[in-house]
Amino acid sequence: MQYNFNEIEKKWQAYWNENNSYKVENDFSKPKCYVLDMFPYPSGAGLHVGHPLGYIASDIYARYKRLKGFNVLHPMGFDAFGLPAEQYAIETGQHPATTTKVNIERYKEQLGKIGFCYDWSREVKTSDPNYYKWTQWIFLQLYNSWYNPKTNKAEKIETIFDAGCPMSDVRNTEPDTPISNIEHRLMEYRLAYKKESYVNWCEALGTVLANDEVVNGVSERGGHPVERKLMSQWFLRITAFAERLLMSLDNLDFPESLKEMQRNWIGKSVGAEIKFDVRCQMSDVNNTDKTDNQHPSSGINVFTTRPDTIFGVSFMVLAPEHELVNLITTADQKQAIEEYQKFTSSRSERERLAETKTISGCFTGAYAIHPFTGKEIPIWISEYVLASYGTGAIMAVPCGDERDYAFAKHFNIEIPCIFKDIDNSEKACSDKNVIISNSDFISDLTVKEASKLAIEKIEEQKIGSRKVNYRMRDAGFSRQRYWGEPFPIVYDENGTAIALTDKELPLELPFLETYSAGPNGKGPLANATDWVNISQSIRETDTMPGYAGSSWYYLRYMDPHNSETFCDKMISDYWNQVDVYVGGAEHAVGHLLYSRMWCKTLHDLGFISYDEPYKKLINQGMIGGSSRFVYRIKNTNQFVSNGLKNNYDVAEIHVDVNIVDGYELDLEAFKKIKNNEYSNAEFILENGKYICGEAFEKMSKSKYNVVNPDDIILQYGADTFRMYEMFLGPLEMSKPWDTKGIEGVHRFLKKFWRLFCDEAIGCIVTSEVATTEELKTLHKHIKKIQQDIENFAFNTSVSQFMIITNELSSMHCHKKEILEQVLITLVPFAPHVAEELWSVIGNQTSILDATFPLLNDSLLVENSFKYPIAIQGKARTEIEFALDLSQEDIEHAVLKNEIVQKWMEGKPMKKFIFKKGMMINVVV
RNA sequence: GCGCCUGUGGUGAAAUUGGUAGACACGUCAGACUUAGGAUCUGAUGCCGUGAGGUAUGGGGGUUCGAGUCCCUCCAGGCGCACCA
Repeated sequence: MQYNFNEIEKKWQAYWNENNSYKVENDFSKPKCYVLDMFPYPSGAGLHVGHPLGYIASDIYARYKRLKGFNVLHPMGFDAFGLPAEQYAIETGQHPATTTKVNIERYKEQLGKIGFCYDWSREVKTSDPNYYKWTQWIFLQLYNSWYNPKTNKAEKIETIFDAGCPMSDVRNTEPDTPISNIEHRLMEYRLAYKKESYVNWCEALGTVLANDEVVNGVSERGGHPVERKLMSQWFLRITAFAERLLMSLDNLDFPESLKEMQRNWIGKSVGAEIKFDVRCQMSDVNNTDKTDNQHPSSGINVFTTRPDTIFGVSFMVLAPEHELVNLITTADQKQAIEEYQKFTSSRSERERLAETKTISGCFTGAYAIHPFTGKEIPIWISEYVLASYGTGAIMAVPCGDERDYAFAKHFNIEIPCIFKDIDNSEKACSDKNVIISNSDFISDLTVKEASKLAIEKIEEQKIGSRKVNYRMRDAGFSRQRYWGEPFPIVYDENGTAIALTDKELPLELPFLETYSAGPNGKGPLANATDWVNISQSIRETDTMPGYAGSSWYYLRYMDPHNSETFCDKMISDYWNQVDVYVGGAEHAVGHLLYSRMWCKTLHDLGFISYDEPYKKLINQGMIGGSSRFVYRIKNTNQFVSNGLKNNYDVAEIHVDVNIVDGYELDLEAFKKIKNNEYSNAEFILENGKYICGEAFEKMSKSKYNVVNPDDIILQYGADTFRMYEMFLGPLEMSKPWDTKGIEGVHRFLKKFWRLFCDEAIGCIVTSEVATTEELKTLHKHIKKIQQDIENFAFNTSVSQFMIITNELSSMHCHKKEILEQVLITLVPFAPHVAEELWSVIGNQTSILDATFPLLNDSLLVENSFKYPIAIQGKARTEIEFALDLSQEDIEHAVLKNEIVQKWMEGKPMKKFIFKKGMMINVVV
């Protein structure tokens, strides 16, 4: 009986399928555990060996919990809507519905081969109308809610009319207010709202993108240029939740780096908002047609984190787009200002980012009045002040801020010094450990004291107040694309948005053969006129972004077929929060923040009982590719081996890692690639071999470094594959894939197999009674595996399996009493071989329903310990003592020891350091 | 620039609370069994040294009887944010 993994794996995968072995019931009587993977979007490329890393880890944990008696929810589904799916369909000239279906099939086939314990009866697909019906429904909950700052909760929009709420006046004083006016005002409060504003428009993708989908001024997807465009768009009011999203991070078991990313993204800063009056120039400003809040004399609001530096202000800067710029600019500066505005608006986001060091700006001709000194402060505009942050205006303190300093130097503006004993002639001082000086009533105070006092004074004079500012912006929720959830919104003849009723859901995405952009920057749905135009109203033609469906999918798995509600409350109370969520760090500020916000909203509205979706989050590392290169001597057909390449002028060419054994190129295979492109290649070898160069890069087709798990599984089996991926190193660590080490894990599984089976004889497991020593070995193993799994330290648990296998082999232990227990501990890691051997030793039932062995700590108690003896901190020898021996007896014995005496060199002992079961140190 | 993380053999990496650094593997070397082996088994393997021994966790300093682990500082790499007032 040989370890025939291919046969075994096929057999048991079929068995598990037929017997619905992974079906999970909502059995409220059992303790639950919810183990979730971030579901993939089904790309056309299929899985490479990097993808399953996290899935294997969560599978191990889920199986372990099941063996421990938990009812484990471990589902899988597909994030099938969205830009990537649509882009792939366009690239391959197919319909996204088709490609999505095909790709999902392919994914499921590949996942199936690895032997995951998913309950496929709970599969969700975000593009399925039965699913997105509820995505639309939740959108409507967001639409019909507002954030009540008093209760600090999302509430039904109706409560906004209650006494004391922002729109209480509507009902009480203006009963006849036209509905469209009320609607218009409500849009300023709804958690999902439509608003005209500057958005990230990507021409190449033909859509608006959310801030987290724009990286370094280009689209995350495809790297296309992104420009700022004024458009009417749907947004999610995630900023309302900023403080809660920030505060509750502290209690979540997320990686520190990820929490830090979210904190940075939310970007809380505490300071003050201060109003500076503007000196009114009657000759330049026509006062009569200005409304109050635009009137320049109402002043300029600035946000600062350093109110203590208020006496250091020597100029002000507005963002070029600031709405007051045109009002305050004097006649003689008008032309210069307009030119500067034109210059800045012509520059793309990317250009602006690329030249952050260049100083540019323009004087408006206007002056603000310092609230305390009454001094006139020139008002400038400059790119370095962003319209989208704070108030879009700053009070510039050149002595305390590097950018203000550089700006002042460049334009020759005064740099007043307000820090005691600090020289500002060369640079600004942003250090907060300083004493303020030259600052009237806050002189001689620390930064902290001065800030406090300055704010008090500012509030007293009613020119500003303490203020918390967040960097995070509301999330763009409109996409001018086809492949997404349609908005359940129509517009009446006045253009007022009207929500569909629950009964009208799902609003199905119409099937469009072609799905090119619609007219006037609208999405493809605008072309489907029959669908858009309904009696007296028109439908919204934008669709929702990819993150809509993924923001709540963890809830649908709990109750996937419910047609009455998105998830029954009893059921979501039972499964509750996701106990362990495993996925990549790339979703840190997108998906994870959005789903946290949706969860809080659903909680506030009473639909679920918890306001954080994920209790614990694990970011698995990325498995990178290890690329291989050949070196072609330029303009020849000759390829030179890596060690000799410096002697020639060569071009580096990626070569498929699958035709390289370690570093040695398979010459014959090389000649055959790319339709025999290199069939007459000549090689300059070293030691008779062609050695390739290497580099670690992202795994991708274009770099020929993709390793397909199917190939590995064919050669070594899924169990080896699973254990090897875990053996590579700590789960969270990124590492390159290297097929070489897999032999070690494969050898281990074969050796493990031989504990049970002999090639000639068959099963060799005996019913002999285990010795104490064997039991000790077993329970040491159980303890280690249990600990490691609970700590997600799967690399060391694989080591432990190797250790116990080596130990049992050398003990020639083939006893069922021991092996059966070890076998159960192997189930999470190598379920196929475990199931096979379970039946080999005579079990009729599946090992999946076995019970994880109970640890018996009493077997592990040692009664003696080999004490390492150190003299002056250096270990010199070992002496074994009983653990219950007194320190005096041990001290006495140690000092009598020859080796100890030798190293003490006759010097008297100063100190004898002794702790039970640890190293003994003799100090002389 | 700011924030977070990581630096240990030829390689991937171990090392609960500070307590024998390098577990477990890969690779390499030597050997056994074999017609053969990319099967299996045994042994060796951080570095220097024949040896006793010395020395070693990115560099330097510190705390301690004792530091990979704690503190300070510098260096290198990775990730994230980036004109954020």
